[in-house]
Amino acid sequence: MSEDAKRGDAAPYRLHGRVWIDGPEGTFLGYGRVILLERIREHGSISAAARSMNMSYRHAWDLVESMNRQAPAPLVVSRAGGRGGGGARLTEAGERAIRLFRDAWDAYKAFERKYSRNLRF
Amino acid sequence: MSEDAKRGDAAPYRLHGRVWIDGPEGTFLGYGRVILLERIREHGSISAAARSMNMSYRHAWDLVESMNRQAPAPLVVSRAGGRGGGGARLTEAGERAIRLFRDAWDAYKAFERKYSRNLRF
DNA sequence: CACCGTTATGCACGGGAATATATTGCGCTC
DNA sequence: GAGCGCAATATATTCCCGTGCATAACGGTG
Repeated sequence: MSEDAKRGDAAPYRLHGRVWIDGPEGTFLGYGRVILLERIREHGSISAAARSMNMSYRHAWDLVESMNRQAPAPLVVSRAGGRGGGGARLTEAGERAIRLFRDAWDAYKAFERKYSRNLRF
Repeated sequence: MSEDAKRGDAAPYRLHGRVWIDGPEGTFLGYGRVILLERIREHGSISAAARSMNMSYRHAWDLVESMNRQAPAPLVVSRAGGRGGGGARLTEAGERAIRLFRDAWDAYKAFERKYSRNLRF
């Protein structure tokens, strides 16, 4: 394809970015962390959530630990043993954390789209 | 006055992010890349620019190469040999690239500050 | 024409992050 | 009380990115 033939393509340059919500230790909430929270809510365990998104259990557990430490109240509570081996569930604070980040994410995406629209080099 | 304000603490949670301008191959301009362009303009060579920001020449060269490939016209032109061994200088397209990213960066930062201001968990 | 510092390029090495693997404890169920 | 699946934790391995090093070409200058 020639350079000229690209005229009908999407804008050659666009703005792209990532946002996080920082807490006392650094990153508190990010896109991946929030997906993880939603998967925990959906699957009822950290390990099933991690599997569902091709993430190692170790990494998922570290992330949950990091979020719980930084929040005023745990976002995820877990129990080992019992029916099904145990599990984890999202708390009300966890639900609020998801909304907090989703809102920020949506606001950022709106900014990104708006800015990309009139980006000319 | 709130308890937090009395203690002089910063807001516990704040929005934080990074932005890039993507081109045909992926990342075209980013914060580090633009600093590099400015240092090239300032020092007149890729190697001096790299040294000034503690970046390996190899990496700096790769970044310049990536930017030049993706831009309609080279942002940096260089010559080997001659007085001082050679050098590199910023083109007019390079100047425009700096402004393009700085503008996007400033707009993002404004968004970030505004959003962080009413971020409550 | 030898010297110098830079551009240009390949490749090996190292550090940090994520992944993979291994082990133990837990508590409900059968 | 044996078995199951998950939490929790330690250790080893892999992967990626940037660095570091080595080399060659270049072209003004003394």
